[in-house]
Amino acid sequence: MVQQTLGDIFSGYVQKAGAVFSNRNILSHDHMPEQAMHRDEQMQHLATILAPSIQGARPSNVFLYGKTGTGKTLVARQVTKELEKASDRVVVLYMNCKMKRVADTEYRLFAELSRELGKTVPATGLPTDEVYRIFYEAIDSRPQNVILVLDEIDALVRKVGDEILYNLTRVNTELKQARLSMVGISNNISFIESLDSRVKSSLSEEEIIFPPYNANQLKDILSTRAEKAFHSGALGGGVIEKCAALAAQEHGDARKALDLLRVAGEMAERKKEPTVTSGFVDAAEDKLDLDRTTEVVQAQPKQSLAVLAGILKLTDKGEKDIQTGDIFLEYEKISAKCGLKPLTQRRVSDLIAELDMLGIINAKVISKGRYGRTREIRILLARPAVEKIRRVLERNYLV
DNA sequence: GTCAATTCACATGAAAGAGACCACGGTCTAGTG
DNA sequence: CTAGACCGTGGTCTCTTTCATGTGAATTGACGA
Repeated sequence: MVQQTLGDIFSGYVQKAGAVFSNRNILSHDHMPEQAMHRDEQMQHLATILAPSIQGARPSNVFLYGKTGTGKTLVARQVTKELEKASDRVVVLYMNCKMKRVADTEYRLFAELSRELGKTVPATGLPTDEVYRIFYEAIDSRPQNVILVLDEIDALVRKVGDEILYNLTRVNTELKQARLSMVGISNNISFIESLDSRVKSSLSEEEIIFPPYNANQLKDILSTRAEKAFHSGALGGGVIEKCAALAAQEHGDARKALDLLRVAGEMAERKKEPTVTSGFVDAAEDKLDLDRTTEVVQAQPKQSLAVLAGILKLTDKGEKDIQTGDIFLEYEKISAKCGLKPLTQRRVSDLIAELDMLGIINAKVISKGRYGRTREIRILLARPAVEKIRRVLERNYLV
């Protein structure tokens, strides 16, 4: 009986899946198209910089920057892939530093890199310099040019500090037969300025800037992908234009444009509509916002949620100018009620700062003169998002 | 009225501790021939 | 004799506490016009 219905659902889904999409994966983040559109200049630039590695010379370190979804990763991956094909002396290590549990610490980064080079390294337990040595030997085991691509390099520096980059830039002086060069990718332009000057000069021997896509370019990109992803005629008029325009408003983020298009398609499919209309794009935009916040909130540890619950409670009371101290008092009550070990104010202050970073709340440091210095905290989100958060908190018995 | 000193309520930094996790090597134990 | 269980040691990682220092404008109080 149940199996029957489940079967129906699935088979219905299989049929429906063909209704709008012909290949949904084309629109996903990890899909790498063969051609990066409107990025020829950057590709050529990067290729010329890295080309000497084919002849065994060490290419300059390069720093790529531009906002999210401007094709940095795509260009870097494509160029390095071709490079690897062109010469067997070139080895490319790609590392996304934002991936949790991969590059949180110096140890993990080197362990992961060594693994990529075919060494086995335990997840913990070894002294850090031991891992460093393993990595070093792995590189120097044969004459080769190792190109290390560090994506989201700012995340790495934030967690580990810039000493690691300094060490990496200096590796060459100790290598006997191999060469190491780095490609740093960051979407934070001011990041490079915050680095130690020694690191700064050696890391950004060359720089390539990725300007945001404009609405027309986004439209091209979307059209090309949509052609393969959707059935012909499944997209209503103006849908692509709308996605492109919305994403262009948000610093020309191609990733966002693709998300919009994909989600709009999914929604149409679920509603069993044969065509995606621009109304679905609006709905998709709302949904993307909402999904992001709930996802972020859900991933928070319980203590952080308790702090958030305190903020929510004070907001419900209609209090304006909520301060760190108020939240701490409220938090203490909540944690006592839930049998949570209360943290110190120092820690709570950090948790508040983290919630601010995540964009869930807005915490501005203000000085109230004689009445001290504190954070003024507000909830940023629209009503539906707040309700979703409340549900997450309820599930954790915090409301 | 002007101006420097004071003061508040935290923010922010640095260092260090606790507890969890993991690898590794040594020792013990049970099973096998 | 050997494989596997078990334990202690030494290392990292994350979260947290403790202690110390910093901060910026309202307020205060001295001073001079």
